[in-house]
Amino acid sequence: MSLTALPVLLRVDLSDRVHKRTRDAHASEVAEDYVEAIADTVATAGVCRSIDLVKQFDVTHATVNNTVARLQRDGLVITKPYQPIELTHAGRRLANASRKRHDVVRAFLEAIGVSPRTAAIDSEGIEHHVSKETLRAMQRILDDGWS
Amino acid sequence: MSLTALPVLLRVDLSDRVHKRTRDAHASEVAEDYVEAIADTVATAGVCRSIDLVKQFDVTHATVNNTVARLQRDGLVITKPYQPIELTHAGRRLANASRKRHDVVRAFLEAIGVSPRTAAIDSEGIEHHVSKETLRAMQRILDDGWS
DNA sequence: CTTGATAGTTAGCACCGGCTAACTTTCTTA
DNA sequence: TAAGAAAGTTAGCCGGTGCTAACTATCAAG
Repeated sequence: MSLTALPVLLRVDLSDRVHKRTRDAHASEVAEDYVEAIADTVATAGVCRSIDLVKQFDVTHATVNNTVARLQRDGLVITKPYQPIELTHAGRRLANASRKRHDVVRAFLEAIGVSPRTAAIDSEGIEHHVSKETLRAMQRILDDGWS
Repeated sequence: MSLTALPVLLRVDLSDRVHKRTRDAHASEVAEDYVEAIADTVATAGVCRSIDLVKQFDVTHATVNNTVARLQRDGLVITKPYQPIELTHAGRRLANASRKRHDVVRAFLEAIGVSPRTAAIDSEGIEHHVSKETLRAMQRILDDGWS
């Protein structure tokens, strides 16, 4: 475990309460997945409703409700009963950063010969653990080739 | 989330109960980290005791106790009160596979220019999400270069 | 306008993986 | 060998992320 397990984007925020590591790490990954999905849905469908997340994550309404409530508590989304889910500034920032990392990782995996399907699957899990440095290394290779 | 989040080595075992995904996925990652650490400790120190895991993961004795109890319940380790922790066959298999993936991922990250320190950190998080196909792609590049 | 389907909420449960506190066992060493 | 330190256990707590079941709200059709 160690700091290792913390999704990179949130490491700084959590650095002052080093314990509760895994719990927080896992929570952060879920948060990143959710804001990313919310941003995507808003981009493609105009708004994001619970049902969209139910479908994307294949969990129940109740679970989405719980999770979204936590996101709201943590200042990442705003939502009122029976209303669409909107991202806050912080939520949008997190979503953009996650999306970017996700895209770089997926493109990189494809660049090293992984099939698009597998690249899509693996990149979802991997993205949460890629540091700035590793992301730069991947980006460099995407830009410049293996030179 | 989706199947994506499942550590690759255990995906098959879980495929018949597709729900409880994230919970199981997270549990599996912890299991992999523990059996890997146990195997390492046995290799270097002869036996593995709780205290070794306490130090490696920086958690309390109580937490190690709980986790090891789950590993025993799941058939990965055997341990009796006040006795060292031993891996079962299944535990050893999982540890070996995890170790191998971990090593390939770390070596690969270094090969693309990531510093050893960062490669060590990132590979710990990433390894759980690397499929056979992606692992092969990394291995191929380690063997053959970028050709 | 009512009715039924779809969407959302709430309450209550379970498991995981953290923790502290209090205890017991084992080891070391004076 | 007795005492103190180190290691291990147990009980009980919390939060996160799942679930089901039962309820309420909203929306589309007829």
